[in-house]
Amino acid sequence: MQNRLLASLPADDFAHLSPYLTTVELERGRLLYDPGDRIDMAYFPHDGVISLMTLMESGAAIESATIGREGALGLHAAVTPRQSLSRAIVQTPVRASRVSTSHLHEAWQKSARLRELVERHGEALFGHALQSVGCNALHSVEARFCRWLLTCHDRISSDTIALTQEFLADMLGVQRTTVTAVARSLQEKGAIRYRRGVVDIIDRHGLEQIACECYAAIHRNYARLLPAGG
Amino acid sequence: MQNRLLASLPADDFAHLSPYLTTVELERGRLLYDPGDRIDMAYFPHDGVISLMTLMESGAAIESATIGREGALGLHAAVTPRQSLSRAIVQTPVRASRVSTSHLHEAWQKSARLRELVERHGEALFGHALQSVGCNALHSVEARFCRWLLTCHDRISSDTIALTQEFLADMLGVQRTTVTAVARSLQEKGAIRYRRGVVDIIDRHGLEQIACECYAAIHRNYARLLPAGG
DNA sequence: CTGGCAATGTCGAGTTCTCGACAGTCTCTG
DNA sequence: CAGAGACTGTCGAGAACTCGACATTGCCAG
Repeated sequence: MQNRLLASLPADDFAHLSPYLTTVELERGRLLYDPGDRIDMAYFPHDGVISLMTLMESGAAIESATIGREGALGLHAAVTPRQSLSRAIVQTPVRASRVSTSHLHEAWQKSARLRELVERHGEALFGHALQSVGCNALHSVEARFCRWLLTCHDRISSDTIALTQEFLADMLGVQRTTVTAVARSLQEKGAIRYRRGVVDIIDRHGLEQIACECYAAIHRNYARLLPAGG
Repeated sequence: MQNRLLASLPADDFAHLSPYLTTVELERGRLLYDPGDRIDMAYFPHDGVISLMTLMESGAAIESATIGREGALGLHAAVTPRQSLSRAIVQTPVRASRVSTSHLHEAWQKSARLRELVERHGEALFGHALQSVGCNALHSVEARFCRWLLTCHDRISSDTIALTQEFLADMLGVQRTTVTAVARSLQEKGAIRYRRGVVDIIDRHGLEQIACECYAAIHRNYARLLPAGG
């Protein structure tokens, strides 16, 4: 059980949920929700990253928050039925525990601890989105690139991240050519190494230097609101 | 009672809150919360606009959502004590009903209708922030300028908005010189007229044409989740 | 009614990113 | 093992915005 939220639940509270949890493996690129979709399942990732993306009419999409083992997708639907506001897409292969929102709702009614967790998680996710607003408006592509890598690195158990520049360009809301330029610059600085569809984190500390404050800010916010985990 | 949330509460539910409501007038520029501040009061605006701004270490700030008569500031603190995640600042003079979060919490415990309202409002505000993420990353300053004016226009009872270009530059996260250029362009198109510290909305429909889809998207989201009001 | 301040106008060099195009290279599949 | 498709490298013109500087104008207080 690597998901921080599930791991933090006392046994009694967890028991309300555990009979209905199923473990699923989600391949990269898998679309979980689109805006307007009814949220019928919640996912607690143990490993990997799910991106929340804001969709524009033009078809452009941009990442507004991410979900990994520190959180859950669709958790707020525990309170009341919900439509998704954004696109939720699997970014790096995810192993997750899944539960239907109806079962989740039942557990939510029974467990005060779970209710508190839902609250805090919602707040942390909101904070994540708020920080993204500022970051996208004010910070350079290079800084955002580094922030993205760090956030991803935190949520998988490897220094190697599988992703294409094209994909990353979408996440960051910029042209692929810009990503190419930034990636090379970072490689020259020795912070990463990359090849076709793969990025290796070489110098995590270096990335932290280049990344904007937003990485730390989001991190602090999660730490304040949610179980730290190990 | 022009605040949509309060107006939508049935008399019984409203009665849990009304003894503790105080009407306040908030002057422009008034700082209500900074990040980390304990939220001890909730504000239900009847008129005017409050901005939520994400603060960066550099001192730069950028608007991530706005609150007017369709919503409330600090409403989520009804559930449990909260720290503010952003700066909340009065953008145009506000008349609001204010209540302490402790009294709000008591009403929240008693009224299912209020609990639902808090939920829905949180969701709408989250949607607002998500849309802002994309808008700041992908859309032109001119489109965002128009969106801002329209959002503001919806929430006050006048075609005249008091604001300086400097202030607006902060909201949009761009240089003042850029705002000056855009303002003149819009004036030449006949959409607005402006003078020292004042913008008049001349052609609202024209502004809607220039504004990005984000205006409509946020509007739809509020309409779906919250009482429409008249 | 005047001095001071706040707000706006304007300029220009510089940077970042866009947008389209095309060539090269890796990898998977049949 | 060959072909197709996906991914990356590179180029260049142009647009958008930054950043600093300074001039001008409106407005308010004394």
